[in-house]
Amino acid sequence: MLNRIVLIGRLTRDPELRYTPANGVAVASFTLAVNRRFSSQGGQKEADFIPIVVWRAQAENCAKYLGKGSLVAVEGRLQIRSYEDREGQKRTATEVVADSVQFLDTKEKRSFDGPPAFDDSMIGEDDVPF
Amino acid sequence: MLNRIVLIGRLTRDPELRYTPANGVAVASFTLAVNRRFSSQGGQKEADFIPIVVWRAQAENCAKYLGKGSLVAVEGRLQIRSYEDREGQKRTATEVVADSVQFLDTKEKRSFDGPPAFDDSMIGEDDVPF
Amino acid sequence: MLNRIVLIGRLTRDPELRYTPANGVAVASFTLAVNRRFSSQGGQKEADFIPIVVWRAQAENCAKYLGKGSLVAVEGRLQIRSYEDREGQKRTATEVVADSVQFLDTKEKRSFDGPPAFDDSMIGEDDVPF
Amino acid sequence: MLNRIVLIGRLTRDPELRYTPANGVAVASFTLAVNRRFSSQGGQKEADFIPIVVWRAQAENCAKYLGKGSLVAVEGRLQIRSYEDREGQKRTATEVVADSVQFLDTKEKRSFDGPPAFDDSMIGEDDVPF
DNA sequence: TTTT
DNA sequence: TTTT
Repeated sequence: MLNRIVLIGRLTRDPELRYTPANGVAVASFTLAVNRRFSSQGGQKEADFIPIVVWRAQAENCAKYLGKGSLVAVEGRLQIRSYEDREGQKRTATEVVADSVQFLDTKEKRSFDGPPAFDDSMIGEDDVPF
Repeated sequence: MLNRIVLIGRLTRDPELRYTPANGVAVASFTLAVNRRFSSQGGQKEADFIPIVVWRAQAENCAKYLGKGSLVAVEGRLQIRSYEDREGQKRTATEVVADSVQFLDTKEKRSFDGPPAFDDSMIGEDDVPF
Repeated sequence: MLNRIVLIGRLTRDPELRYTPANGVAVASFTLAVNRRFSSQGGQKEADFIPIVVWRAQAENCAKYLGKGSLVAVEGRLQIRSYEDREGQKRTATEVVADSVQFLDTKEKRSFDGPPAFDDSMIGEDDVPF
Repeated sequence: MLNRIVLIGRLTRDPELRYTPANGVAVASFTLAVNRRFSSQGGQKEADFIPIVVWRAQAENCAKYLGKGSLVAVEGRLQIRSYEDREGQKRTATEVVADSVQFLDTKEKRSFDGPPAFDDSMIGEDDVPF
């Protein structure tokens, strides 16, 4: 079933890079501020603050080339997980799992140029060579 | 800034229809079960349960023509609001605000104009073979 | 750079299945009739007839389970190729290269795993009312 | 039925602005070069050149603030029209009709800031005030 | 906790 | 006819 989201916005802070304990797979996470086009009250600045998660090679590229304020386009799917907090309360965690993150400004600490090069980790399990 | 999501899934229960106290504007809400394509563990059935909100005429159509189990396509934007719960804790509410809801099955209680049946007029004269 | 399209529509005829001469890779092609929501003239039925191309395993599934009139959701990218016709004229060929094709009606000759029927396991425990 | 496309790319030349003879409605058109992520042959630079059409207030903003090379995000629908050329041959015209065009670089001849302000022409015919 |  |  279809679940596809496209966002353009700016990072509210530098990405955090971690590695899964079990397999050492890279994960980056950050929050995207996506301004709403039409604010409800004329004056007020309104934005949605959307948690993003990226895996593997892209995670490392994000950590390397993005920082607070970077403008990016994110393509992915919306994921809503449930869990219990320490008090045993049912909570829900929302995040966008990115398939791709595109860097849209160049003003940064990078000589990087466009989307990260293709590498094997980007091949899905079912992705047969041509 | 861009914030666009497209979902296909089934309602987990009948939509709820309400009206805003101030202006009497119709709002419908329901939860969409969107199955993930590739379950992480092979066997397990996995889905995201995504809260949807629809306004005005569409809200009333949803209430009228959709029920638990209905298959729909939703197009809209992801909205994340912050609020405080009764204990003064910061919480976050996620929902997709739908611009359009399309009805994808016909088995229901409706004569409504969902996906039109296929008929020959849909074949363009210009529909040349590739 | 981003190029993403999502379509819902019906096949104007049965898909055509072929194999690349060089490698024997499966390709299916068909045309999707996508009705426009708001017809310009009130009365007239209007649709876009969009050529779709699918590769590999999905191509074979499309050939097997889809036919004229089938309702599908297509996700992919818009591709515009230039070529010269027999008279040496520059032409342009438009098609959507599908990453995924989802089968949205069940009335067909298939036991295939299109949109799963709704069952209670799809209601999350955490599916708290709004 | 659903028809939604999101593109990020650069203008191949300055937009052309015209007005419909009948009603004087503004239309801008330009071509977007959208680079493909993975070139088929490693080396070759590959892009799709996608004709874009924008109406009304947005058309005038595009003409004012965009030029050859500008980076934009376009959201809209894919439209395929048929017509006969002068020789009476059936041809097909492809274009993306933009609902919104977002300006993604600032290096240009503009002090402009983000998406065009809301004005009445952006209200769809069926867009009831709240 | 929020970005330009 | 194609953009960085």
